[in-house]
Amino acid sequence: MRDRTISDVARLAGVSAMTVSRVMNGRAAVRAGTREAVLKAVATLGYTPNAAARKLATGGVDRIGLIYSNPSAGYLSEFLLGALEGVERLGAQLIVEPCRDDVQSEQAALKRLAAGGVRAVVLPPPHGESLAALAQAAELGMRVVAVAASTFKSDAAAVRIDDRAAAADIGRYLLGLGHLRFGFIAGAANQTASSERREGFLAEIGAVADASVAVEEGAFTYRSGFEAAEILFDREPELTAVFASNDDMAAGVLAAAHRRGIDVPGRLSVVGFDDTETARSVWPALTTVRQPISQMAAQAVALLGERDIPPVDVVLGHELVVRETSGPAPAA
Amino acid sequence: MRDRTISDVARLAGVSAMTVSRVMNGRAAVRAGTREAVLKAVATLGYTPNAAARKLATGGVDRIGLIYSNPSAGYLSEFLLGALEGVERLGAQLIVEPCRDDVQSEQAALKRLAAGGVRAVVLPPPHGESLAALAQAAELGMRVVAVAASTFKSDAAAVRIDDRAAAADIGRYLLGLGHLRFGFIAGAANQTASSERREGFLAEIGAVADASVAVEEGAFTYRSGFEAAEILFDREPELTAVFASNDDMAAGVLAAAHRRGIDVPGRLSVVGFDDTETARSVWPALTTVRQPISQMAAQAVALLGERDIPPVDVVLGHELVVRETSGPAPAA
DNA sequence: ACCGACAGTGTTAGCGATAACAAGGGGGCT
DNA sequence: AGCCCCCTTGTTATCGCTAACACTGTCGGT
Repeated sequence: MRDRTISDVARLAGVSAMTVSRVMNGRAAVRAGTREAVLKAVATLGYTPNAAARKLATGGVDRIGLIYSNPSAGYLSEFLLGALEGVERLGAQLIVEPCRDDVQSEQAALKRLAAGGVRAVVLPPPHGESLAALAQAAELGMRVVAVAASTFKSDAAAVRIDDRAAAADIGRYLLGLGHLRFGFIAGAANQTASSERREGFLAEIGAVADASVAVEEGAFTYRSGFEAAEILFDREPELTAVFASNDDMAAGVLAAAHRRGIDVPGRLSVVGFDDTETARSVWPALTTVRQPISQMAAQAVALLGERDIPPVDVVLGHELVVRETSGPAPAA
Repeated sequence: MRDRTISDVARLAGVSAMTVSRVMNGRAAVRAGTREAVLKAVATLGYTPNAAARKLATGGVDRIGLIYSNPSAGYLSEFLLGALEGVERLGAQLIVEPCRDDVQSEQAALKRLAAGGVRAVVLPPPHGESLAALAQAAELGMRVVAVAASTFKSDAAAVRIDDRAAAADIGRYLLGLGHLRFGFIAGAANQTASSERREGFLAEIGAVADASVAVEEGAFTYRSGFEAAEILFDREPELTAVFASNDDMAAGVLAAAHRRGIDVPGRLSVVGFDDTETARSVWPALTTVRQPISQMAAQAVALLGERDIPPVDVVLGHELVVRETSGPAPAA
């Protein structure tokens, strides 16, 4: 069965192609009866608009670029899924360019994209906060939307969640479970999200007189979480709860706890952040904060699709996901 | 800077648009001098062909579908990356449809794709081995290429690696390190790759008189690996090496070993399979077999791009990646 | 010399959709 | 009743590219 075209539908519905187009896009007035006839014809023929033709006619955005460097395991796939969905809706094309997390590599990736005719890029973390990348993109005449980056530092459009509030939610949740001795593992220093999470968590805990937090620096990797946990366990044996700034690090904490025979969540509660695949696959499953990664990516792409990108700062909602690694503080 | 069109180039090069088209596609004869002039004009203007227009004109493949269900964390992103690359090269569009790992959900996903005008699908594991999915796709008039599925069961085109040989490689490698007491954790029963890996490994070890293998069933998840390892450790304290049929399960084995204070690789060697992100992020980093996941996906998509898909069985190469979880057998 | 063959190039006509404008038809208003 | 206007719908002209065919000239063979 060949693909049906708009004229096939028009013929069957007894209207012009233009009317069908209007019905499909819903932006102009069409009499209810006509609309129904068209929709019926569409259903009958199983018509799907040809994205290529539509894009050609509207002259919309063409290719949308995406550079990425070593994100945590689950992050990328969710991000890609969202980006793909957005791109699909736009009838555009997604071009993915790998790179490393350093300025040179970032710049090279952007140049490669530009050479490929890409003039709109979505920047997942940590690239959305690289001033160098932002500048380079501007120079190449590329429109940009950053994901999970704050707009404080630049005027680029950004899509993110309220990291500070989310971290505070976790603090509140753990306090509610009776915990008082906390460990906190910070994320990579080059990302605002790291400091936001730190501040949100510390502020929440700090408000309680007899609570305390031991802080270790991490780098958003499993390994850094593991190592930070080892240090924390040595230094502060009193800990009853650890909040790691992302799931991968939380998984590392879990491994370190296992290694020492520390029962989770009996003796220690562990909380992650992101709700990536890792959070679900690890055992016990992680309590974490759900960040709508794919939705954020889709949003970012949708913004790139607009002719002129307003310098917006889109903040999406987050959600505490309680699984198996958190429980009441052990009786002292 | 607006996009340059083929006519801009033609004008600058002093030829017709058609000639530029011929140069760009390289499939018809063009005098060397003319070609150079065109290429120079292309370079000067930074011209990139408009994929939409090209696709519209050639009427090539349109949308390529991809259904997926809960693959291991790192697998999906690599797969997507490869698929994206393939799709991009084809000038087609990738439509991703999530589903669960059961027949009904699979069928529903295929139907949704079909309704969206998709008539070519790539089936990552485990869907490539679902006879029901294959039949359904055929009924919907969709062309199919399965990835990591054997062609034994169906006549669908497939792209895979030689799982048996790869597993045998691991066996040989571990034997070479002096190991004799092995643990093997099998993958999900509904995938040929599982039995292939099992057979390859067991055959290799079985050929050595004084070697033995204890087998546990797993399901390709972190948790199943963890649980299988616990059982193995209880039942066979003599083990010096465990081969888990994928990286996620190997990570579970690592966690179980940590928990019991078993030193890896000092007292126990652990080997995974796939070389996903997990293998690199876990600590210690996993020795595993590199499976060119993204290349396989790209291949599969490329096959879908051809008018008639030959019922081929493409076998790509694999590679043993030695990292930190494997070492010589401890002195008895 | 004349012819056919063929390499190179240009011309024309869409691919499927939408933008922009034109056209028809029914009110509501004076 | 006559006019204007708006609501719906149709027409036409592209969007950027390539297939198919038409055309030009050059070459070798007879």
